[in-house]
Amino acid sequence: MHDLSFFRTNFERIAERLATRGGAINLEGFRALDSERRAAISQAEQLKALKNQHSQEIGKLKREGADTTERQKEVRAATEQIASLDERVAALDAQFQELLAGIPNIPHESVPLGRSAEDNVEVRRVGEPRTLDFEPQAHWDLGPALGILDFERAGKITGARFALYWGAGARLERALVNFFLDTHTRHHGYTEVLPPFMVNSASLYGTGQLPKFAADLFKIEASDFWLIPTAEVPVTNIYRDEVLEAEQLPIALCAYTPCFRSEAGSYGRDVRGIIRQHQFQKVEMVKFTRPEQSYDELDKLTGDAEDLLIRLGLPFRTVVLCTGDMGASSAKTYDIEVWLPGQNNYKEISSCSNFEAFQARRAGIRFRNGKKTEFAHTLNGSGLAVGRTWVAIIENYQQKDGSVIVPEVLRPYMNEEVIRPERKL
RNA sequence: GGAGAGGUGGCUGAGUGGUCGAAAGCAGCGGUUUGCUAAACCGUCGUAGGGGGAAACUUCUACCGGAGGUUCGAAUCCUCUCCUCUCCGCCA
Repeated sequence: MHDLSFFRTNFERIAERLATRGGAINLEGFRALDSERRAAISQAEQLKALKNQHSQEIGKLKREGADTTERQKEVRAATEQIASLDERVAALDAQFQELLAGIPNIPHESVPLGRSAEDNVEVRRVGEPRTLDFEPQAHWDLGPALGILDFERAGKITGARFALYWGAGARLERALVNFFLDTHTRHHGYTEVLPPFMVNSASLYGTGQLPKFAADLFKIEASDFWLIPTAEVPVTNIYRDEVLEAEQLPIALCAYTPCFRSEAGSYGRDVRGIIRQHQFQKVEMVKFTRPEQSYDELDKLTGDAEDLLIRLGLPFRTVVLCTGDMGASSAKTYDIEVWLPGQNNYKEISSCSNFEAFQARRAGIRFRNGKKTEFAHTLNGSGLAVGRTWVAIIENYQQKDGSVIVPEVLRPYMNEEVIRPERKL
């Protein structure tokens, strides 16, 4: 959500910047609708002022014992007129809000111009993919073979795009969660939170999933509760409609949650394995900062996600998304992509974004800056997607005999050095 | 699930139909005093939107959990709803 007056006064410049995102952005209608709306507001408010004035006079007259029947009739008539004007304002306002809500964030000046993922720019590459003297297997073969991953049973219990983890597979997932949270809280300065896994629609509106992306979400029937698609939603909304003190910032939080996504429209993509599931686990980092510090904090946050991969010994590269590939709310996004031998490619495992004040404005997250309150900047990033890290470990640490070496840093959490075939149950 | 109490500005908290955008206190901001700090004192101090103004500012409108309603007029009355607290029941 943009700041209205800023939008008005910087119209041309903003339109130019937004054009770099590609896609049709209806800015032509903006001005016409804006002035129409303002005229309607003005008209309604003039009438209201008159009405208020008359009501006050009636009060005065009544106390003096005068008869006010005529005047009351007049005001009553005005009330009807006001009601119809208000209706018109509301209709225009809704139209206006819809237009405004559909306008994406302005890309930061450092974001490369481009149309699609192909124009993203690699900023660094860390670690070398291991050279294997055998044909690497994909996790969807390795997992079931080891008896740690079960798609048939998950399909029976729930349906497609769900997984059942067994034995060491389940423990590996849990070990990763603990390793991530411990590293963030002990080494990266985050405070751990455990939020609700369901949120109301106001929260989803605050972070921008609603109203546009309802189709991507699961809703609980006969309620206003939705399953969270990411911890970003409950954690960012912790401070919704609050005023923070400047000294509190930056605030850095991390949270483990399952995430639920309908994956509508992704039919045929990543159908094999656990890369794209309706439910997956994730540790998310969320920051609230002052405007002038948000880009430093974005770099740190991205580094915190990368640090996990470094500690795990997983090769990755980091790309900065181009203007055409960024999410609508983001001003700048880094994607971290981990090497997957089974697919012979890098695959997104974390997405770290600075939303500047775009979410904060929607969610009313402010801080006191001297005399004034100002919108904070919000940031978030995966640290990391647990399921995809699980895949990366299984595939990168696989051995010729199908067993998987447990990375050093996970051994205290796993209590074993090698994952070998489980007894079939 | 049943019974009751309550939701007011950044915070605490008064206000039961008319001049209440809302007392008072705290915090904040500006100042006086002061060797420094603290205290004291004076002043100032809500948010959003519309109009006017280069600006300081000014004027109007809306907002006392949310949505409706009654009334010439609602923080105040009515209905629904959400949330918090207390007690009972149930439950991991």
